[in-house]
Amino acid sequence: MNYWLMKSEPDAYGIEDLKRDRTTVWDGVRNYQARNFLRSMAPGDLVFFYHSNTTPPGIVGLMKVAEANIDDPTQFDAKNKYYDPKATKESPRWQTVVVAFVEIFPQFLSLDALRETFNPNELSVVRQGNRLSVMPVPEEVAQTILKQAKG
DNA sequence: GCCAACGTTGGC
DNA sequence: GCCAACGTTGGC
Repeated sequence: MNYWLMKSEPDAYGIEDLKRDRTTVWDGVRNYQARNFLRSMAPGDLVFFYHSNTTPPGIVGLMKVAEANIDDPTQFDAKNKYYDPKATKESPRWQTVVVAFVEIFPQFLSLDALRETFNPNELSVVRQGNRLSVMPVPEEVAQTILKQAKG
């Protein structure tokens, strides 16, 4: 079982939306490094939900991989903003996961707080200028986050 | 709203 | 294959 962190802007899709929906397809990732991390996820993996582009940004909750390695349906939809004309059903380019809501943490962990605890090598979301939206979280780091987030 | 970081595109 | 131009992310 592995730990991950994924970003979303709460204005687009936040943890409250996932709580309401219970599960969602994590669609729209169009970065190869992020996609490769998505491809290596397995059912049962735990994913920290990070709110980006908000004040303040930080980790708000936890989700779990329910289904791994599915084709992102938005790549086939010509009306979708994530449509990829180079992708076909026979040779899709973008895979993702279905995630399930687990919890909203009692303690919000702001980016500032994360920076106080971790260096960029431990948790790359604290690296300045980091734009990757999907990243692995080492086991020890994940345990520390869970401890702090649960108060 | 600004701008640093950085991935992608396209001319050569 | 290089790299300038461009577009996007995301913190501030």
